Amino acid sequence: MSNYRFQIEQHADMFKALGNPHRLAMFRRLVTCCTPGTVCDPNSTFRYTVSQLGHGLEIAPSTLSHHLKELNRAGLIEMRRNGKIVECWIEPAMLETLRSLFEITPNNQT
Amino acid sequence: MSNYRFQIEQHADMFKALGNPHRLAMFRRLVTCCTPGTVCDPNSTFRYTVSQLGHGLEIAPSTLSHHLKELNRAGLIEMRRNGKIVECWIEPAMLETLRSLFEITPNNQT
DNA sequence: TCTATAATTCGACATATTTCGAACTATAGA
DNA sequence: TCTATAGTTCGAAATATGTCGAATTATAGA
Repeated sequence: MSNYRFQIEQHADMFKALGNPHRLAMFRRLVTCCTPGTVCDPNSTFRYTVSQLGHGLEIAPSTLSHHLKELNRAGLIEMRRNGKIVECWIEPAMLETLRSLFEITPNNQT
Repeated sequence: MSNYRFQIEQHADMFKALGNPHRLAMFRRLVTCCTPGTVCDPNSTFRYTVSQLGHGLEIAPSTLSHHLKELNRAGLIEMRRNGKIVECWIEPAMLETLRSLFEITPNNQT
């Protein structure tokens, strides 16, 4: 079953989070298997610290923190403290869910 | 080349448009090849009129119009007047662009 | 031409978002 | 324990968004 209205609201919430240019830039940085000079593994994503994600965006640390919290709340990114820093990454399964919303399918909704 | 900042802002604008539950519901209705009782063609999308898209959403006509204008402005939907009604549909190429933003790739940005 | 239907524009208002600086917490290392 | 680094929380201010009703435009058909 899984309530259609609820699903729509949940997905809208994800897109709203991606609807800010700063947040989208950080998200896109995370949708990455490797960076120049690292070993590439196409089945997992790269990990960045909070301040690495904010690099180049010219926003205050408090704003940066607010945006990442928002991405995390929407279920778009994972975060875990590791000593002094906080690591951020993306779960590939979440990407597949998002891609599926842009696949043309027969319409069987209400 | 194609300015990275500009691209991000353009894409963020699309996601912002999808970030409203009413707009996402209408967009999803359009990401459809057929409805029950119609002939299915997986390579093109179904066309709806403005009021068909608003059906079931319980919003004023002015709000409906505002939302569709927003989706159109962001480049997510096409609209054309056909007599008394306005037809709305989606271009499949646009869907492919959006899907690609959720594919894991090597990072070569700034 | 008159009318009904479909959709848009405009102005107003309530609510949400983005951003910042200041103050705070967490951790590692000297 | 003290200090520096990394990140978060809080409150405030400016701006943007979602929504409506009333008025308007576009079209087809009687």
